[in-house]
Amino acid sequence: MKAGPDISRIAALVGDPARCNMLTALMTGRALTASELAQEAGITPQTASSHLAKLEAGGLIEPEKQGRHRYYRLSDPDVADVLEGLQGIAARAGHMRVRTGPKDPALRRARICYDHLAGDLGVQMLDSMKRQKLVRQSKQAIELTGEGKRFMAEELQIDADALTHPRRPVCKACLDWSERRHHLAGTLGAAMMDRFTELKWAARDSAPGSRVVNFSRNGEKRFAALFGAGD
Amino acid sequence: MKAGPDISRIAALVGDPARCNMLTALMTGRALTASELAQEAGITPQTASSHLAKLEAGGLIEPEKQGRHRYYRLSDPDVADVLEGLQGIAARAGHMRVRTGPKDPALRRARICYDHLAGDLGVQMLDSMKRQKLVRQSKQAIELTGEGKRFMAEELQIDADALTHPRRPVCKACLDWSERRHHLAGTLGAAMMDRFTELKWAARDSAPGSRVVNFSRNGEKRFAALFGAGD
DNA sequence: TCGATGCTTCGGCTATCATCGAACTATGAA
DNA sequence: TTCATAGTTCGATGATAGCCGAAGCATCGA
Repeated sequence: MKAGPDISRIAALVGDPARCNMLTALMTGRALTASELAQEAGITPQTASSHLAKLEAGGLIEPEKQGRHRYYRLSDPDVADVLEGLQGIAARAGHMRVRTGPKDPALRRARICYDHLAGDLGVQMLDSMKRQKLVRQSKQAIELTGEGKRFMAEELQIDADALTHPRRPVCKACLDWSERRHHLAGTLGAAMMDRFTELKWAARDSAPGSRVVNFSRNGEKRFAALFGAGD
Repeated sequence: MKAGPDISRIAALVGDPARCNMLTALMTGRALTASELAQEAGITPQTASSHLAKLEAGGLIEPEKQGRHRYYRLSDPDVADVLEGLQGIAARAGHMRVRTGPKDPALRRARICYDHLAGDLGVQMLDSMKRQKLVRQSKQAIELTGEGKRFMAEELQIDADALTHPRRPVCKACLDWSERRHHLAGTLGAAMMDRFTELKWAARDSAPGSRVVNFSRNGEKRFAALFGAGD
C-alpha cells in the first residue's frame, strides 16, 4: 500500500543493462536516433524500440521526430543527475564493469564519444584550441573564432561554415567521463574526427562495438604539432 | 564495451518493488530489523532475507548485529539522496501509486511512519510542541525540555525518563514525505502514538498494511486542545 | 511509382528471479 | 535443558520480461 512516487518502476527501467547503456549514452546531452541507441546497447532495433517505448512512458527520455529518424534525449537534467548519483554509489561499492580488461588504458587515452574524440587526447585538444584562441568558451557554449575558421581551413581542410546543422550546434562542450573535464563535441568535433580518420592519423579499434581510437605513430606526431600540450 | 561504474546492477536492486519498499522504509534514517523490513515490504522473512543479502552485497545497506536481531540501515546518505532523486522523477512523470485511491487525502492527514505519527497532524504536533517549548530543536537533534517532561507526565501519563533506549533516540526529527517538513520520531514519538491509541483518540486503519490513522471525533478535539494550530 | 531505410508491432522462445514451504542455525529466556 | 524467536539456506514453482525473426508502416530519394 504505501503512498508516494513509485520509485521502483523508474529504477527498474534503469535496472536493465540494455536500457542503462542507452541512458548513459544519452548522458552527454546529445540526442541520438533509435538505431544508434540500439547499437550502443548491443541489441537489435526491434528490442531497442520496445525499450525506448518503455523509457518514454516512464518519462526518462523524450522523442523528437525528424524525418524518418527518431531522436531521443534525456527528458530532464535531473535524470542525468540521478544517473550520476547511481554511478557514484556503484563506484564506491566497487562495482565497475570488469569486461573492459587490458584495453582500459587505451580507452582512457582516446575513444569515440558517439562521433567525436574523447578521453585524454580529446580533452587535451580542446584545451589547446582554447589556448590558441581558436574557440571561445562562455559557460556551456563554445564558439569558433575567426582565427579558428582559418585554422580549420588551412590545417585540416574543414569548411566551418558548411557545418551548420538544424539540430546540432557546431561546437559543444561534452563532459568527459574519464577525465571529468570537457572535450569538443558538435558538428565540428565530428568533422575533425572524420578528418583524423581520413588522414589515417587515427582509426577506431577493429573490435566490434569498441570505442577505442588508435592513433598511428605519424598521426600522434601531427596531432601533437597542432594540439600539443606545450602549445 | 564501455567502461565506468555499473549502474544497472544498482538500479536493478532498487527496481524490485519489495526491495524498494525496504529502502524507502529506511529513508527515515532509522535502522530496522529484518523482520520489520519484511513486514514493511509485505513478504515472508525468507524472501526478505534473500533481498537483504542482495542489497548488502550491492552496498546499499549495512547490517549491524544486536543480539538475535539484525538491524539494517542505509549505508550512506548518498543512497538516500539518489532515492529522493528517483522520487522526484517518478513524481514528475505522474507515476504515483494508484492503488491508494480515495484514501490518499486521509493518508496525507495522518498516517503511521513505522510506529509514530506522520502526515499533516504529525507535522502540526511537532510545530506546536516547539511553540510550547516542550522540545528544543538544534539541527537534526531534538531534545525534550523540563517543561516537556512535565507536560508528558501530566497530560499523557508518559514517563519520559523510561523512554531511553540503547539504539534509538528519545526524540528525532523525521522528514515527512507529504508535508516536506519534520515530524517527531524516536521512542517519544512512538510512545505518544501508543497513548493516542490507548486513549482511543486514534486507531490505525483496519485494512491490512494500511498506514492510515483515523482520529475519532473526540480524539481530534483532545488532540487539537494539546497541539492545536493556534496554541 | 518504386525501392531503400528507419522504426514499430506481433508472436513465440527462453532465462531470470521473486516467492514461499520446509528444514536448519543461533541467540535468548525459563 | 527445553522452548521460543530471529534469521538463514535450500529446492521447487511460476510469472515476468528481455530477446529476436518476420512482417508491417512511414518517410525519403529517384
